Amino acid sequence: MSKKILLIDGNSLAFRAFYAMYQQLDRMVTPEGLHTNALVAFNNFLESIVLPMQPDMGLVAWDARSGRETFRGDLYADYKAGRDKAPAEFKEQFPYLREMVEAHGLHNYEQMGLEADDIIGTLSRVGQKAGDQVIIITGDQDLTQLVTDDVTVKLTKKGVTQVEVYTPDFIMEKFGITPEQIIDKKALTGDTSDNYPGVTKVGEKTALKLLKEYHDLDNLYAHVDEMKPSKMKENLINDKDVAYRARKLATIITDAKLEIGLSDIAYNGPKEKGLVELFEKLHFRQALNKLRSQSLLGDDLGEAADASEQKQGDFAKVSTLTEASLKKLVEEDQLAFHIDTTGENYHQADMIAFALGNDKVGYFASRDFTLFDHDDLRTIIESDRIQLRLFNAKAHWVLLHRLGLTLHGVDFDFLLVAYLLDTVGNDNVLSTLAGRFGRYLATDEEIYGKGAKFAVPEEAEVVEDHVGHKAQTVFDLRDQAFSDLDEHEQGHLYSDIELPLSFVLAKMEARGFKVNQDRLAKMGQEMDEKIASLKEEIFQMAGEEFNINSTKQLGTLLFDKMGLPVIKKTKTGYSTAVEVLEKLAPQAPIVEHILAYRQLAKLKSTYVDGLLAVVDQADQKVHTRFLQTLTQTGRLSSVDPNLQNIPMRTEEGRKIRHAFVPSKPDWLIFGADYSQIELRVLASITGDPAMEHAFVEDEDIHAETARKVFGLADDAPVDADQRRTAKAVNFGIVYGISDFGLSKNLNIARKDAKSFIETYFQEFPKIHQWMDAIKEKAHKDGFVETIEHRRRYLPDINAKNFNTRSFAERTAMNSPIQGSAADIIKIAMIKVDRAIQEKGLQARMLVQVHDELVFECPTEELDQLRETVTTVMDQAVKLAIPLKVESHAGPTWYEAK
DNA sequence: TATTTCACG
DNA sequence: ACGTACGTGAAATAA
Repeated sequence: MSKKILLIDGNSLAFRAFYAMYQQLDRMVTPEGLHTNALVAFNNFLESIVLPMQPDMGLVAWDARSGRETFRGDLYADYKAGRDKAPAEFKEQFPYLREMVEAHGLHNYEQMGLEADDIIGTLSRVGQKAGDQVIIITGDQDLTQLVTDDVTVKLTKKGVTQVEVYTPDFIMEKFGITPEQIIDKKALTGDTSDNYPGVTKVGEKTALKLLKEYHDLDNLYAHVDEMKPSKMKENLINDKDVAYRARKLATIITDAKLEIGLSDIAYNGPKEKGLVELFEKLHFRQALNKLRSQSLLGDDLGEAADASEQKQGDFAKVSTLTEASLKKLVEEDQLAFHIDTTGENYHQADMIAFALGNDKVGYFASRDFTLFDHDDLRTIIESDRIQLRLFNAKAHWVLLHRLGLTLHGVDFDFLLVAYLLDTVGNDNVLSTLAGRFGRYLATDEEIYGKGAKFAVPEEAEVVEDHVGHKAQTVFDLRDQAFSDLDEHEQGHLYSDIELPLSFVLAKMEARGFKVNQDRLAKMGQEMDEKIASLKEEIFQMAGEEFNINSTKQLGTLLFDKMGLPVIKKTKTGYSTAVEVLEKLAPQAPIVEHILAYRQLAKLKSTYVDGLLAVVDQADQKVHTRFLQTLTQTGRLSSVDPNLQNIPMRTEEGRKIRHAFVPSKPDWLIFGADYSQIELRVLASITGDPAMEHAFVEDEDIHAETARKVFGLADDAPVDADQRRTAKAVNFGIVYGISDFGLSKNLNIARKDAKSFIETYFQEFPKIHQWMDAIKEKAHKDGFVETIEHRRRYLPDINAKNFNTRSFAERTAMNSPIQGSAADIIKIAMIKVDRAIQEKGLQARMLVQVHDELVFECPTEELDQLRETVTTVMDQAVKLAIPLKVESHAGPTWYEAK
């Protein structure tokens, strides 16, 4: 029988692992002083990529010493020279990497005179001859030359947990060549990372063109004389030796004499004892917890248990759903349910398959969505009697709505719970989040592929197993997740805020916001005319044509050719951001034009073209998705399109809002927003008497702050500049003040900013105390909380690096404020939604923009809606400070603000 | 894919 | 001495 052989390029992956977590280098140090970033990433890689693969053989190949001791070093003295020497922080992790490989049940191998590539090349051919299936995992594209029908190369992209799968077809599609030609491509281009050259001036594009025409290097040189004269032809002729040397360097050995064979590298799964020992030594707390929870899940197999057996035990057999099985399922009172779709945008994605079941009757799946016409299935979805467990209730509500059903009886939304437990590292993917609880599930990418490669597998069984296992995972994780939630005192936040909110949001999304496309298109035309004339003027003034959208070309013009002073740099060159251009404007008239061009280009591309592209032609509406489990603070975010950043601050941009209109004639748009909600939250949670007083008396808070920091009398007039400064200070306080930030914002000296802050803290002492206290709490507990126990962990709070740590401290101050404000408007949304239903209003909530709610309603309902919404928002929560709501209405969103 | 810029709160 | 204001998403360019 054909076996699965896994060959891993240890060096390239370890390197990738080190740099994948390079930013966390500082944070990942054991008490003994050992850095562990590469080890953590490598462990993730082994768990997420290797473990689910369950190969029959597994080997990790390492380079023996340096490249110079291999034949390639003899062939070309500079081979791999100039490579950054591995930092000490990396080298110290090497011995443990090998131990980790062993503990995971894989074999290490290296051999003098060979590189890891050659070991892999040789073994892949051995496996191929034996009729086995070979999978190579590496970060080095060179290895793709080994690809055949039986040999697949998985190349890590971005970090170590995402891979691109190279098959002969894929290579043909991507480069238009065969795997064998990869070597000749390298021969022509050389390799900068291994520091050997190819033919002068030949890069990837040229090389591929040449190979398409001449197929290989030998044939190319056989016909080089027939090429028509060109610089390239000369280069090819001159560099012939270089090319052939490069080809030798790039060719991986496939017939090396190895001291091992396939029989020596059998894989029998991880060794629990070895893993525990290693993880304890490295202080991997999470990994240890994961191991322990797995041991509990496994059938008490004890120390002899290996992961493969446990894995099998984890998942039930998934059966194809039938009417008979539905009959049994509908009698249950607890069921997990899951639908897989072809894309993230559940408003339009196709539904692939669905599954349901529980631990008693088992798990069932189907690709036949006509089953949703069946009464039993409708009952399961729509009845309150059956408590459902899902991953992402909001998405499922919308999908089921598309099928003509209304989701009811949701008890457990694993996505919401996982997000509330810990916002950090949440990618909204079931397999990842399940991993936190020690449950390992195939990823969607493994089943469906991704990008252009996305395809639903032909075999029904593969798909049904996948969705069935998802349902099972969600079913199994409920109790553990809920008990964690209780420990965090987050039961109320989940049951009374986030879960009910998800259905309010689902309805808002499904409803959509009507867009006047003609109006938008007309605005676009006018903008295009202005853009064209601005462009012409700019070219005239510059004396040349260039791409104004290119910061690089613009920088060259302004700073190199025109010699304007460089105010700020980015990591790649000159900054041309607004703040910089505004400073340059008095010196060069062209800059004003560029600013105007930029503004218009932005409006046109993002808000005219961008918006028109996502209007659903069936109903002339945009259907955003509010991401409820993304932000670190508890706010929502909005995508496809983002309705939370429609222009407002400039009149030209604000006109875009004219295109957002009610969905019915004689209806209005109505907007209600909280005034100063974050400062009110701050006053409330710090209990500062001065600030409290200002809000209770409904004073102008920025003017009041100005009187305090400028030492004016209680009723003294405040000039515009003083108010502006005070406003900036208030903003700074909410953001977690720093003198540097304030000085930059106000364009004043840092020491002046510092003295503003000192005065502020003297005048508002309770705020000062709270800021100190919250930072201390963060240092002690590692997290901060909002008024509703929303939690944000701050992994950097004890970092050695000043900047990293300071960032975490500002976050500790800002998150409870921003997050509590988010809590409040979420509560208000649920209550408003209920009030509208109870009063039988036709009005509909459409959008939330952090401190603002937007509705549409019949004209005659406006007064009642205004009364209802403002009262409910006012009274959403009980604070020591009154909340204040302002509202506006009109025929479009433009007037409703 | 990463970086820069800019739209919002 | 260090070099950040907090939280987002989309588009364009460069690589």
